[in-house]
Amino acid sequence: MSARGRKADPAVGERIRQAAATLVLTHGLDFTMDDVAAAAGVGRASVFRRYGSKRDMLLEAIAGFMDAHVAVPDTGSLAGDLHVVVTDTLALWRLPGIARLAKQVYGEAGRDPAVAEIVRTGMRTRMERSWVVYERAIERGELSPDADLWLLTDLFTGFVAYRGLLDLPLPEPEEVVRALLQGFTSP
Amino acid sequence: MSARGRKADPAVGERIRQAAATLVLTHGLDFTMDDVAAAAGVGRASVFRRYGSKRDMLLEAIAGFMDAHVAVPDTGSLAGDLHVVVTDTLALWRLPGIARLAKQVYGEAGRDPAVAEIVRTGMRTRMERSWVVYERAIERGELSPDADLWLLTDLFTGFVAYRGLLDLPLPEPEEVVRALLQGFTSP
DNA sequence: CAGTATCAGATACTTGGAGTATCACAATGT
DNA sequence: ACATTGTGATACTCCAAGTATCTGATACTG
Repeated sequence: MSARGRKADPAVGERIRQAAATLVLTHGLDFTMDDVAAAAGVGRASVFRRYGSKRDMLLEAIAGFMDAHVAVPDTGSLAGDLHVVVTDTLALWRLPGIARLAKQVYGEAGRDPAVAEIVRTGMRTRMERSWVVYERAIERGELSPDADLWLLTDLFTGFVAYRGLLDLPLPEPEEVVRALLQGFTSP
Repeated sequence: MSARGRKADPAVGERIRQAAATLVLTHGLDFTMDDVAAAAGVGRASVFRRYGSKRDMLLEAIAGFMDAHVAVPDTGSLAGDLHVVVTDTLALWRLPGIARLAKQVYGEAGRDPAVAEIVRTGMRTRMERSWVVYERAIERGELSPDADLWLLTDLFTGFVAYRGLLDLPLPEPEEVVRALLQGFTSP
């Protein structure tokens, strides 16, 4: 029951992965499996040997993209830290390649539960990496210990995703931070 | 140059529209044009005579769905009014049919700029219908006259869309209203 | 080494749905 | 009467995903 026969060439797999990632970035999801094989300089059959379907391939590619950097600032105040996080996120969405990718992925999440699952856990993981920001804020007394941190982060994330998805203009970071921290009622 | 020949049967067009709307609600976008013709009890050719493509048909159907009711409460306080709006929206998303539809539509918006345009203007129109709520709040001094109302509404709308799209649990209305009005900083 | 299982690449096939073309027939204008 | 256009039915083209098969390459097993 050991592995007989020719071994799968790791280089082939790697080139397919690269090609898939590149194509997703440049063409969204609108490319054929022949495109992938051609871009990877590989036989079409080899692609389907790694991935049972185009969807499987996309799932892996998308999951790969969820592993980007997350800022974990420490400016000394919640407002300052939040400003950094917000600024970073807005900057990401202003990059055309990222914006297109994000739109496509959120789009796919709307119709494919598996994609939704990937995005959901991916975003949760990303957010938890910057969790320390809020813990420090709680220690400083800027946030209530029983504040709903998921609500805080999702309000912001959802807002940006919504505006980005619909091609609505993104605001300045200061405005967002103020809204999140002070709310809208006149002081 | 006058209209010769047989006239287009308005009943046929109407049945196609109905069938399309029903199918979108029950099956998202995953149905064939034959399904539409069958559901409408109509020839397949007649469907393509009205709509040059499935996409065109969907565009019209989606635009139709954007014309749903909007609550315009007048409880006497911004918190009260906002509570009604938030509760209504959350209730909509808790209906399985609406949630599926909304996910599909937001999803399609991510890949088809025409759909994004429809959703964008549709949502803007919906929101403007309840604008009076915020005007009253400004008159009462609950909102600053130069508050960014689009930021306020989009924070909420985007949040709900984000949670809905990713199948994350929706919170209680009270929590959302408090976050929007008071913000997250400890009093 | 011989045998054989498996991968790589190429190519042809199957399948499903969108969009097109054509038919006979019905309805409405000139 | 006749031309023109809608209607339903049917058959076709086109495209991309997925499947099947073939030849040759590679690596394990005895």
